[in-house]
Amino acid sequence: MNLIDIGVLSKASGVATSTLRYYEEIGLIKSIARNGLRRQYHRDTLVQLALISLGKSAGFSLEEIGSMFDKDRKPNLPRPTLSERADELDRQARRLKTLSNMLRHVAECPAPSHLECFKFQKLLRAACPTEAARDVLRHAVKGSDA
Amino acid sequence: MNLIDIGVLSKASGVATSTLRYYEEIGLIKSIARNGLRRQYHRDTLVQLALISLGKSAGFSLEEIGSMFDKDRKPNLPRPTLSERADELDRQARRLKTLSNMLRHVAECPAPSHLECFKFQKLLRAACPTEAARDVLRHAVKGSDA
DNA sequence: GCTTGACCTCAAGTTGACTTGAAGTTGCAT
DNA sequence: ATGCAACTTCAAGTCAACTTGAGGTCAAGC
Repeated sequence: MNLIDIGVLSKASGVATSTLRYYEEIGLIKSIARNGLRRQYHRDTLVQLALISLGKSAGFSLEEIGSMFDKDRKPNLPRPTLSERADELDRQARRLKTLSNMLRHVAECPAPSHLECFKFQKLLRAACPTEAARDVLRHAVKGSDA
Repeated sequence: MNLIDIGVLSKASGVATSTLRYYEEIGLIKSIARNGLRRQYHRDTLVQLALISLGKSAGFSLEEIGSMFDKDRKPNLPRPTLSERADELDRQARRLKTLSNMLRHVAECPAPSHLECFKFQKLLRAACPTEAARDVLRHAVKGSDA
Protein backbone atom coordinates (compact mmCIF):
# COMPACT_ATOMS: atom_id res chain seq x y z
CA MET A 1 0.00 0.00 0.00
CA ASN A 2 1.33 3.34 -1.01
CA LEU A 3 -1.31 5.32 0.85
CA ILE A 4 -0.65 6.75 4.24
CA ASP A 5 -2.91 8.42 6.71
CA ILE A 6 -2.41 12.06 7.60
CA GLY A 7 -1.44 11.13 11.15
CA VAL A 8 1.24 8.77 9.94
CA LEU A 9 2.55 11.34 7.51
CA SER A 10 2.57 13.93 10.25
CA LYS A 11 4.59 11.73 12.54
CA ALA A 12 7.01 10.61 9.89
CA SER A 13 7.62 14.12 8.62
CA GLY A 14 7.45 16.03 11.84
CA VAL A 15 4.89 18.39 10.32
CA ALA A 16 1.69 19.08 12.27
CA THR A 17 -1.54 17.81 10.78
CA SER A 18 -2.97 21.31 10.81
CA THR A 19 0.02 22.38 8.76
CA LEU A 20 -0.48 19.52 6.33
CA ARG A 21 -4.07 20.58 5.81
CA TYR A 22 -2.88 24.14 5.37
CA TYR A 23 -0.30 23.07 2.80
CA GLU A 24 -2.99 21.22 0.96
CA GLU A 25 -5.28 24.24 1.07
CA ILE A 26 -2.65 26.38 -0.61
CA GLY A 27 -1.92 23.66 -3.13
CA LEU A 28 1.56 22.78 -1.99
CA ILE A 29 0.78 19.12 -1.48
CA LYS A 30 -2.28 17.03 -2.18
CA SER A 31 -4.05 14.05 -0.73
CA ILE A 32 -5.06 11.48 -3.28
CA ALA A 33 -7.89 9.72 -1.49
CA ARG A 34 -10.09 9.58 1.54
CA ASN A 35 -10.78 6.82 3.97
CA GLY A 36 -14.17 7.99 5.14
CA LEU A 37 -13.34 11.59 5.84
CA ARG A 38 -9.67 10.98 6.41
CA ARG A 39 -7.08 12.18 3.97
CA GLN A 40 -4.78 9.62 2.45
CA TYR A 41 -1.46 10.68 1.04
CA HIS A 42 0.93 9.05 -1.35
CA ARG A 43 4.15 7.94 0.30
CA ASP A 44 6.12 10.26 -1.96
CA THR A 45 4.57 13.17 -0.13
CA LEU A 46 7.04 12.45 2.62
CA VAL A 47 9.89 13.12 0.23
CA GLN A 48 8.13 16.21 -0.96
CA LEU A 49 7.83 17.45 2.60
CA ALA A 50 11.54 16.92 3.08
CA LEU A 51 12.13 19.17 0.09
CA ILE A 52 9.71 21.74 1.43
CA SER A 53 11.41 21.80 4.79
CA LEU A 54 14.74 22.17 3.09
CA GLY A 55 13.48 25.01 0.96
CA LYS A 56 11.98 26.74 3.95
CA SER A 57 15.15 26.52 5.94
CA ALA A 58 16.85 28.04 2.94
CA GLY A 59 14.59 31.03 3.27
CA PHE A 60 12.17 30.41 0.42
CA SER A 61 8.53 31.28 0.89
CA LEU A 62 5.96 28.54 0.49
CA GLU A 63 4.85 30.19 -2.69
CA GLU A 64 8.34 30.09 -4.13
CA ILE A 65 8.71 26.50 -3.10
CA GLY A 66 5.42 25.69 -4.75
CA SER A 67 6.55 27.33 -7.94
CA MET A 68 9.62 25.11 -8.07
CA PHE A 69 7.51 22.09 -8.95
CA ASP A 70 4.89 21.44 -11.56
CA LYS A 71 1.72 19.54 -10.90
CA ASP A 72 3.48 16.20 -11.05
CA ARG A 73 5.84 17.38 -8.31
CA LYS A 74 8.76 17.40 -10.75
CA PRO A 75 11.08 20.35 -10.46
CA ASN A 76 10.29 22.75 -13.26
CA LEU A 77 12.56 25.73 -12.93
CA PRO A 78 14.51 26.94 -15.93
CA ARG A 79 18.23 26.35 -15.61
CA PRO A 80 19.28 30.00 -15.32
CA THR A 81 16.86 30.50 -12.47
CA LEU A 82 18.24 27.45 -10.77
CA SER A 83 21.79 28.74 -10.96
CA GLU A 84 20.71 32.15 -9.76
CA ARG A 85 19.00 30.63 -6.78
CA ALA A 86 22.03 28.50 -6.08
CA ASP A 87 24.26 31.57 -6.17
CA GLU A 88 21.92 33.33 -3.83
CA LEU A 89 22.02 30.42 -1.45
CA ASP A 90 25.80 30.38 -1.55
CA ARG A 91 25.90 34.07 -0.70
CA GLN A 92 23.54 33.50 2.15
CA ALA A 93 25.62 30.59 3.38
CA ARG A 94 28.65 32.87 3.41
CA ARG A 95 26.74 35.50 5.38
CA LEU A 96 25.89 32.90 7.93
CA LYS A 97 29.47 31.80 8.13
CA THR A 98 30.52 35.41 8.67
CA LEU A 99 28.12 35.79 11.53
CA SER A 100 29.16 32.53 13.08
CA ASN A 101 32.79 33.57 12.87
CA MET A 102 31.83 36.83 14.46
CA LEU A 103 30.07 35.14 17.33
CA ARG A 104 32.95 32.75 17.92
CA HIS A 105 35.30 35.65 17.89
CA VAL A 106 33.23 37.64 20.35
CA ALA A 107 33.29 34.64 22.64
CA GLU A 108 37.07 34.69 22.72
CA CYS A 109 38.36 38.17 22.04
CA PRO A 110 39.86 39.91 25.05
CA ALA A 111 39.63 43.45 23.63
CA PRO A 112 37.69 45.78 25.95
CA SER A 113 35.35 46.82 23.17
CA HIS A 114 34.84 44.78 20.05
CA LEU A 115 35.03 47.86 17.91
CA GLU A 116 38.63 48.17 19.07
CA CYS A 117 39.47 44.76 17.74
CA PHE A 118 40.79 44.72 14.23
CA LYS A 119 39.47 41.30 13.43
CA PHE A 120 35.98 42.23 14.56
CA GLN A 121 36.06 45.39 12.49
CA LYS A 122 37.03 43.42 9.47
CA LEU A 123 34.22 40.93 9.91
CA LEU A 124 31.74 43.68 10.53
CA ARG A 125 32.88 45.63 7.52
CA ALA A 126 32.40 42.56 5.39
CA ALA A 127 28.85 42.44 6.65
CA CYS A 128 27.92 46.02 5.82
CA PRO A 129 25.31 46.29 3.11
CA THR A 130 26.26 49.77 1.89
CA GLU A 131 29.50 51.52 1.14
CA ALA A 132 28.38 54.41 3.35
CA ALA A 133 28.15 52.08 6.31
CA ARG A 134 31.57 50.60 5.64
CA ASP A 135 32.90 54.12 5.45
CA VAL A 136 31.44 55.18 8.77
CA LEU A 137 32.86 52.05 10.23
CA ARG A 138 36.31 52.90 8.98
CA HIS A 139 36.17 56.34 10.54
CA ALA A 140 34.38 55.28 13.67
CA VAL A 141 37.51 53.41 14.58
CA LYS A 142 40.12 56.10 14.12
CA GLY A 143 38.29 59.30 15.04
CA SER A 144 37.08 59.56 18.60
CA ASP A 145 34.08 61.49 19.94
CA ALA A 146 32.86 65.03 19.18
CA MET B 1 29.17 66.28 14.52
CA ASN B 2 28.29 62.74 15.46
CA LEU B 3 24.57 63.26 15.12
CA ILE B 4 22.77 62.26 12.00
CA ASP B 5 19.23 62.83 10.88
CA ILE B 6 16.88 59.93 10.47
CA GLY B 7 16.73 60.51 6.72
CA VAL B 8 20.48 60.36 6.41
CA LEU B 9 20.63 57.25 8.53
CA SER B 10 17.92 55.70 6.43
CA LYS B 11 19.75 56.36 3.23
CA ALA B 12 23.12 55.24 4.53
CA SER B 13 21.74 52.05 6.00
CA GLY B 14 19.14 51.22 3.42
CA VAL B 15 16.54 50.88 6.16
CA ALA B 16 13.22 52.75 5.73
CA THR B 17 12.51 55.58 8.14
CA SER B 18 9.32 53.89 9.22
CA THR B 19 11.37 50.85 10.07
CA LEU B 20 13.85 52.93 12.04
CA ARG B 21 11.00 54.38 14.07
CA TYR B 22 9.66 50.90 14.55
CA TYR B 23 13.04 49.64 15.72
CA GLU B 24 13.18 52.50 18.15
CA GLU B 25 9.69 51.75 19.40
CA ILE B 26 10.68 48.19 20.25
CA GLY B 27 13.90 49.37 21.85
CA LEU B 28 16.30 47.93 19.32
CA ILE B 29 17.98 51.25 18.59
CA LYS B 30 17.60 54.68 20.09
CA SER B 31 17.78 58.28 18.98
CA ILE B 32 19.76 60.48 21.28
CA ALA B 33 18.38 63.91 20.45
CA ARG B 34 15.84 65.86 18.50
CA ASN B 35 16.21 68.72 16.11
CA GLY B 36 12.78 70.23 16.57
CA LEU B 37 10.73 67.09 16.25
CA ARG B 38 13.25 65.24 14.18
CA ARG B 39 15.14 62.34 15.56
CA GLN B 40 18.92 62.52 15.64
CA TYR B 41 20.95 59.38 15.84
CA HIS B 42 24.50 58.68 16.84
CA ARG B 43 26.67 57.68 13.94
CA ASP B 44 27.35 54.34 15.61
CA THR B 45 23.75 53.44 14.99
CA LEU B 46 24.77 52.76 11.43
CA VAL B 47 27.14 50.07 12.60
CA GLN B 48 24.45 48.72 14.84
CA LEU B 49 22.09 48.54 11.90
CA ALA B 50 24.66 46.58 9.95
CA LEU B 51 24.75 44.09 12.79
CA ILE B 52 20.98 43.94 12.91
CA SER B 53 20.77 43.30 9.20
CA LEU B 54 23.37 40.60 9.51
CA GLY B 55 21.52 39.00 12.39
CA LYS B 56 18.27 39.11 10.49
CA SER B 57 19.73 37.53 7.41
CA ALA B 58 21.02 34.83 9.70
CA GLY B 59 17.49 34.11 10.75
CA PHE B 60 17.40 35.71 14.17
CA SER B 61 14.27 37.50 15.29
CA LEU B 62 14.51 41.14 16.23
CA GLU B 63 13.94 40.14 19.83
CA GLU B 64 16.86 37.75 19.76
CA ILE B 65 19.03 40.35 18.13
CA GLY B 66 18.03 42.84 20.78
CA SER B 67 18.94 40.42 23.51
CA MET B 68 22.44 40.08 22.12
CA PHE B 69 23.30 43.58 23.26
CA ASP B 70 22.98 45.37 26.54
CA LYS B 71 21.85 48.96 26.82
CA ASP B 72 25.24 50.32 25.79
CA ARG B 73 25.02 48.28 22.60
CA LYS B 74 27.84 46.01 23.74
CA PRO B 75 27.35 42.34 23.05
CA ASN B 76 26.33 40.64 26.27
CA LEU B 77 25.77 36.99 25.56
CA PRO B 78 27.37 34.36 27.74
CA ARG B 79 30.09 32.45 25.93
CA PRO B 80 28.35 29.06 25.80
CA THR B 81 25.32 30.69 24.20
CA LEU B 82 27.56 32.33 21.67
CA SER B 83 29.15 29.05 20.68
CA GLU B 84 25.80 27.36 20.52
CA ARG B 85 24.49 30.03 18.21
CA ALA B 86 27.61 29.78 16.11
CA ASP B 87 27.15 26.02 15.81
CA GLU B 88 23.57 26.54 14.81
CA LEU B 89 24.60 29.00 12.16
CA ASP B 90 27.16 26.59 10.80
CA ARG B 91 24.56 23.86 10.54
CA GLN B 92 22.24 26.22 8.76
CA ALA B 93 25.03 27.25 6.41
CA ARG B 94 25.59 23.61 5.55
CA ARG B 95 21.89 23.12 4.88
CA LEU B 96 22.00 26.01 2.49
CA LYS B 97 25.01 24.58 0.78
CA THR B 98 23.19 21.27 0.40
CA LEU B 99 20.26 22.96 -1.21
CA SER B 100 22.45 24.98 -3.50
CA ASN B 101 24.26 21.82 -4.57
CA MET B 102 20.92 20.24 -5.16
CA LEU B 103 19.74 23.08 -7.35
CA ARG B 104 22.95 23.10 -9.34
CA HIS B 105 22.65 19.40 -9.79
CA VAL B 106 19.07 19.63 -10.96
CA ALA B 107 20.19 22.18 -13.50
CA GLU B 108 22.61 19.74 -15.02
CA CYS B 109 21.47 16.19 -14.39
CA PRO B 110 20.23 14.37 -17.48
CA ALA B 111 18.32 11.67 -15.59
CA PRO B 112 14.66 11.54 -16.63
CA SER B 113 13.48 11.82 -13.06
CA HIS B 114 15.66 13.18 -10.30
CA LEU B 115 14.62 10.46 -7.98
CA GLU B 116 16.35 8.07 -10.37
CA CYS B 117 19.62 9.87 -9.98
CA PHE B 118 21.83 8.52 -7.26
CA LYS B 119 23.46 11.80 -6.53
CA PHE B 120 20.14 13.53 -6.09
CA GLN B 121 18.93 10.80 -3.78
CA LYS B 122 21.99 11.20 -1.67
CA LEU B 123 21.57 14.94 -1.36
CA LEU B 124 17.92 14.58 -0.58
CA ARG B 125 18.57 11.93 2.02
CA ALA B 126 21.04 14.23 3.68
CA ALA B 127 18.30 16.81 3.85
CA CYS B 128 15.67 14.63 5.48
CA PRO B 129 14.78 15.71 8.96
CA THR B 130 13.63 12.32 10.24
CA GLU B 131 14.90 8.80 9.95
CA ALA B 132 11.47 7.71 8.77
CA ALA B 133 11.68 10.05 5.84
CA ARG B 134 15.16 8.82 4.91
CA ASP B 135 13.82 5.31 5.10
CA VAL B 136 10.92 5.98 2.80
CA LEU B 137 13.33 7.58 0.46
CA ARG B 138 15.53 4.53 0.41
CA HIS B 139 12.60 2.29 -0.46
CA ALA B 140 10.92 4.74 -2.77
CA VAL B 141 13.82 4.24 -5.08
CA LYS B 142 13.99 0.46 -5.29
CA GLY B 143 10.36 -0.59 -4.92
CA SER B 144 8.06 0.51 -7.68
CA ASP B 145 4.33 1.18 -7.51
CA ALA B 146 1.54 -0.83 -5.88
C1' DG C 1 -23.74 -0.33 21.20
C1' DC C 2 -20.99 3.00 23.06
C1' DT C 3 -17.11 5.52 23.95
C1' DT C 4 -12.92 7.46 22.42
C1' DG C 5 -9.70 9.55 19.77
C1' DA C 6 -8.24 10.83 15.52
C1' DC C 7 -9.91 12.95 12.05
C1' DC C 8 -13.14 16.62 9.47
C1' DT C 9 -14.62 21.86 8.09
C1' DC C 10 -14.63 26.58 8.46
C1' DA C 11 -13.83 30.82 10.65
C1' DA C 12 -11.20 33.39 13.46
C1' DG C 13 -7.04 34.34 16.08
C1' DT C 14 -1.88 34.93 16.49
C1' DT C 15 2.86 36.47 15.77
C1' DG C 16 6.52 39.07 13.78
C1' DA C 17 7.88 42.64 11.15
C1' DC C 18 6.65 46.05 9.09
C1' DT C 19 3.80 49.66 6.14
C1' DT C 20 0.20 52.94 5.42
C1' DG C 21 -2.84 56.73 6.39
C1' DA C 22 -4.48 60.81 8.40
C1' DA C 23 -3.58 64.88 10.42
C1' DG C 24 -0.26 67.91 12.21
C1' DT C 25 4.65 70.33 12.63
C1' DT C 26 9.09 72.13 11.27
C1' DG C 27 13.60 73.48 9.04
C1' DC C 28 15.27 75.40 5.17
C1' DA C 29 15.53 77.35 0.48
C1' DT C 30 13.57 80.88 -2.27
C1' DA D 1 7.14 85.12 4.63
C1' DT D 2 5.92 81.32 2.37
C1' DG D 3 5.95 76.91 0.47
C1' DC D 4 6.97 72.29 0.78
C1' DA D 5 9.44 68.17 1.59
C1' DA D 6 10.67 65.77 5.26
C1' DC D 7 9.67 64.91 9.32
C1' DT D 8 6.15 63.85 13.60
C1' DT D 9 2.41 60.70 16.26
C1' DC D 10 -0.81 57.18 16.63
C1' DA D 11 -3.86 53.85 15.07
C1' DA D 12 -4.89 50.67 11.88
C1' DG D 13 -3.76 47.64 8.08
C1' DT D 14 -1.04 43.86 5.83
C1' DC D 15 1.31 39.58 4.94
C1' DA D 16 2.96 34.93 5.62
C1' DA D 17 2.50 30.94 7.94
C1' DC D 18 0.36 28.81 10.87
C1' DT D 19 -2.65 27.55 15.15
C1' DT D 20 -6.87 27.32 17.69
C1' DG D 21 -11.67 26.61 18.52
C1' DA D 22 -16.26 25.11 17.89
C1' DG D 23 -19.03 21.80 16.45
C1' DG D 24 -19.42 17.54 13.78
C1' DT D 25 -18.18 12.58 11.75
C1' DC D 26 -16.33 8.15 11.71
C1' DA D 27 -14.12 3.40 12.73
C1' DA D 28 -12.40 0.48 15.92
C1' DG D 29 -11.78 -1.62 20.31
C1' DC D 30 -14.10 -2.92 24.64
